[in-house]
Parts: sequence; structure tokens; C-alpha cells
Amino acid sequence: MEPLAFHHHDHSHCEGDVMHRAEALAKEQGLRLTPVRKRVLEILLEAHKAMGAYDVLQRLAAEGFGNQPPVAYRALEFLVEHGLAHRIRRLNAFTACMHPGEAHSPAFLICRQCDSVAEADAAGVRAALGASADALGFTIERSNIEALGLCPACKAA
Amino acid sequence: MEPLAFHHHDHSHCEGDVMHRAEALAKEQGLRLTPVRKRVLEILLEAHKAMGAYDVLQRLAAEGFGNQPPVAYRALEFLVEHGLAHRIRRLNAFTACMHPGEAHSPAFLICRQCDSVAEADAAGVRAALGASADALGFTIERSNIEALGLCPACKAA
DNA sequence: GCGTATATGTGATAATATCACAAGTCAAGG
DNA sequence: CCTTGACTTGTGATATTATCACATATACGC
Repeated sequence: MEPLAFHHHDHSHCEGDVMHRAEALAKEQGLRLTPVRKRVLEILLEAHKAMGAYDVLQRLAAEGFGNQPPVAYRALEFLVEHGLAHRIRRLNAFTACMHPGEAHSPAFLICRQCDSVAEADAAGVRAALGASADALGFTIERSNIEALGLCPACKAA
Repeated sequence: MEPLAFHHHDHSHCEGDVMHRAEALAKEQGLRLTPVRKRVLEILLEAHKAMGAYDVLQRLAAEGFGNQPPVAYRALEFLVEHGLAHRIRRLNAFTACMHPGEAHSPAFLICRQCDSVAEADAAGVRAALGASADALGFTIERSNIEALGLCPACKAA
């Protein structure tokens, strides 16, 4: 897991790279990465930050896709379902997954200043959470771990 | 931190107990636990599960308080702000805090079957999350940790 | 090709949340 | 007592986020 988001990096490269992995993954698993779905993923990758469903929808509509909410929500739901995007509940928004395919249990670090979102390694976090849940006899199926704060860049400024 | 939610317990007792602690806390800190706010906390405690703002509002309206959304949202915001309630983002809902005053960093265990919500000990979780964030130079100010799954009771049934 | 499952387009509507402003309440100081 | 200022509440309007229902189209297995 690379701490991509908070470091300078060749952005166009990371877009293409992630996109290729996503496509390979889709093929591998027999997923249908249709035009709308693919375009939504591209939009999220280009933005490189969390986007609301309606922001995505606006982009789609401008490109000739349907302009009703379900168009965006369905594509986003598909991507999230298959691990190609994540839903950031704190922001009512979505981001592209930067590590598609890699089994990862993401924790999100959300900068309250610049709204950037990074995926942090959450293996340890998840282990601790699992332990707490076990102690109560609770079985975890999914979890959201989101932190709000200041990213390195905004802290410096 | 007691694993209250998933065990049989004298419910009316826990309501009164938490309410008393909340009132003491408010006095101590010079908070104004006004009628609406107090009533909202009571409603959450009585329900003993996550409630949407509009559910709370409906109860309030039936009791002669205002019936516009801000009435509920403001009271809920106040309670959350001061640690007397929690916002469960996954459910767009709110619960009473079962441990007011105790410095605690809650993780929420949400049963997808019965919608009960328990606060789990998250000290370890938070430590791990802090470590991940540090590694990226990110400073955490607040965080939400929510897990969805099956509570002991629903697992048995 | 045919039939079936899946995906998309579209209009309507539901659910959640915030804004703006007026009116009321409370407490401290003159 | 009475004024003042901060905070709280009531209310109407509106913004934002999300889902439903149903028709149409597209892709896939046979």
C-alpha cells in the first residue's frame, strides 16, 4: 500500500495504471465494465478526490449519458460493490480505489482543508476492531473507517 | 466500557442512569440541557437504537415542540457536539451515548438484522489508526469507525 | 436466432439536511 | 428593575442525497 495521495506523483500515470489494473481485474472476474461504468471510474480517477454522485452525474450528462440520478448511482454502486471505488460516508461521496484487486481493508484519511482523501493501511486497525467485536460476540461483515484531519500539505500551509 | 447493548439488562435502569450522568455532566460543564435537548436525549435512550432525525422530529412534534427539521437537527447536533450522542453515518441516524463523560473513542457495531448499535472499545483501533496516519504525515482530529455485521442474538436465531 | 438475464434511460418521488430570518428566553451588568 | 447581548427556538423555504417503478435496449447462453 503506497501513500500515494499525499505525495507528489505523476498523476496521469497513476490514472492509467489503476485503470489498466481495473480493466484486467474486470476481465478476470467476468465483470462487465460497460461504457458508463468505465467512464465513471475514469472521472473519479481524473478528479483524484471524492466526488458526490451528482457531480459525477453532471459529467456523465455532459457526455451524452443519461442525466437522471440512477445512472450515476448504479454505476457507482457497481464500482463500490466490486472494489473499484469506495464510498466515503462522511462526505456523501465516492473515490476511485487506488489499489484495485489487492485485498485491502481501507481506512480513509480525509483532509478537512483540501478535501483530499487517502487510503491508509488498515490491517492493524481492522485486527483491533475485530478483537473488540469478538469480545462482544459480534461478527463483522463490513466496516467503514474514516478519519478527518489535516493532510501534510495543509498542515504545512 | 460495558458491552451493554448485546446483553439482557434492565433497560429502564440504563436510561435513568445515563440520563443522570448526562445531566450531571451538563451542569459541570455549564451546558444548557434545555427541554428540547433533554427530551431528544430521552427519546434516543428510550429507543435504545439508532433513530433518524425525522423520527426524532416526529416524536418532538407530537409533544408540542416545533415540527420543522432544524428543531431536531439542532438538538441532535448539540448532543453529538458534547458527547451525549453519536452520529451513525452508515445509517444516517443517531444514538444516545451510553458512556457520557468517559473519555472514549467509540467504534460502532451495527447489526444488519435488528439494527441495534453497540459501542465497542476502540482504544486499540484508534491507536492503530493513529499509527497508519502518522506514517503518512496525516493528523487525525476526529474519526468514525463503524462495522456492519451480526450481533450475537441475531447470529443465534 | 431465441429467450433470458442484465443494463440503461427516464420521470417521479422519497429521505436527509441546511438556510434565513423572526421571535422568544435567559443571564449578567448597569 | 431594565437593558443589552448571547443563545435558543419556531417556521417556511429550499438544497442535497438517494431510491422507486417501469419501459427500453443490450449482451450472453443456448
